[in-house]
Amino acid sequence: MAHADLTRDVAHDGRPYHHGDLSRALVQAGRRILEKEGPAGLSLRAVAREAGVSPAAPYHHFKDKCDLMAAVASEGWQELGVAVAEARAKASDARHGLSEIGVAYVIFARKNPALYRLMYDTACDSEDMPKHAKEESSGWGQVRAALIEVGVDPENDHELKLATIASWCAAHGVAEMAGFKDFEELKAEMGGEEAFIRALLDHLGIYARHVRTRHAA
Amino acid sequence: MAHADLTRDVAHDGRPYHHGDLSRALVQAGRRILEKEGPAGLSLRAVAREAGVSPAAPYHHFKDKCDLMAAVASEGWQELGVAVAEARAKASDARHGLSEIGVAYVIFARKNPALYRLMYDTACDSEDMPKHAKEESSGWGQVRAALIEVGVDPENDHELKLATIASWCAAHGVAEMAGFKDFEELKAEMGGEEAFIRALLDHLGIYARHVRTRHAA
DNA sequence: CGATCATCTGAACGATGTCAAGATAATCTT
DNA sequence: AAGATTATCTTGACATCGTTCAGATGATCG
Repeated sequence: MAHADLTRDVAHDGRPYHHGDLSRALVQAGRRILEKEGPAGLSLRAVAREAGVSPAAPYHHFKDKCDLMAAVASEGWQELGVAVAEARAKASDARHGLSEIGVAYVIFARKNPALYRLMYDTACDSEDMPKHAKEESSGWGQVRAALIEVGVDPENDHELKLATIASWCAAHGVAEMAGFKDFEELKAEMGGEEAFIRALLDHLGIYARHVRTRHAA
Repeated sequence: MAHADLTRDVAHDGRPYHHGDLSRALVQAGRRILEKEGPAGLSLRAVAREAGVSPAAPYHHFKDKCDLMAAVASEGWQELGVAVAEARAKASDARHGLSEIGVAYVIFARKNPALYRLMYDTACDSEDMPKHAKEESSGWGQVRAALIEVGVDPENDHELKLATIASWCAAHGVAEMAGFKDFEELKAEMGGEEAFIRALLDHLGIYARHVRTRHAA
């Protein structure tokens, strides 16, 4: 049974209860449903059903439906964080590191569209950036570090902050836009979605330079 | 009564029925609720209540809840279109026209956050860009025209399309990111949200140039 | 072993999206 | 102008949802 497996590796701080570790099981069930049924099918009751417990059981681990969703989202932000870190580590130089972060971000969002949407919705509802996104180890810190490596003055906090936010805006924008079917043809022409994504992220820089150059002339 | 008013100005193609023009009334009620209660309070029944009809009445005008929401969203896209057009018209030269489009887009989204969210969600659900966004008169067409004015080769469809999409990504990213409370302090330092928005949109170009310049050196 | 406490179940409440059947009023036909 | 037709709205019902509360169940600790 799944019980045993779960009870096993959860010796973290003394919580091998009834079910084993329901809170973790619920979060996993949530992700499973999210992948299979999309955001529409993600109800508290469905999650409880999938985890094999009564509809009221989750309330002993999460105060709300939103609270559960936030937990699922949080897991998502953590995974995004490692995906980004891996991509940066693989890059050959600083400049590529920065752009690989963007690509990894967008690809993660595109591979888990429902999860990414949930992640963002949760962040918006709390009117705060997701806390996992702000930790040094994940997205925010990675971008910050990459920007410094690439030449942004670490002393100029104003500038550094703006550059980080702007990078994030670009990645988020591309992440949500890249899914539209209208672009399928264009993607095919370019040899796949990743090329499309790279071109867009790149363009978000180039195009403005183009404009400025022309204006300066 | 509101009935009479509505029945009056709806002589467009012969539909002064029972209520007057319920479909329009429902869409307006939807927007009112959206502003007042946020997206959470936007239920079919609440909309019907606000419009003064039974919960089943909307089904004679919209096949679904989603269908009604799509109608509300559609109205939003149209308004965004005129806001963008006005901004472009006011700009002194082509380059400013392009950036004013971006600013107008983001400001609209920030002034109607719930509506903008609904607009985007509806678009994502249909897996297609909203049709109103694609029409020549609105967002897409405006950006396209502005890009051509600014120097992008209209013959190079590939490039033009990419540039348009990229602009859109930037605007969307900034629109959704600018609302986080984490940035409040930074906004204040910069003298308000609009300055913050302008800086971000601008940065989305500058920063990449910065990187490229450094790399080329 | 018994008490205590966290955990889960069962049943219930109000609200929601949706549908079918019937009432009502506008439109069309003759 | 009267009857038939069609579109519009209401009523009532159903399944599902989020949430709560009283009680059952099992673990933990004395």
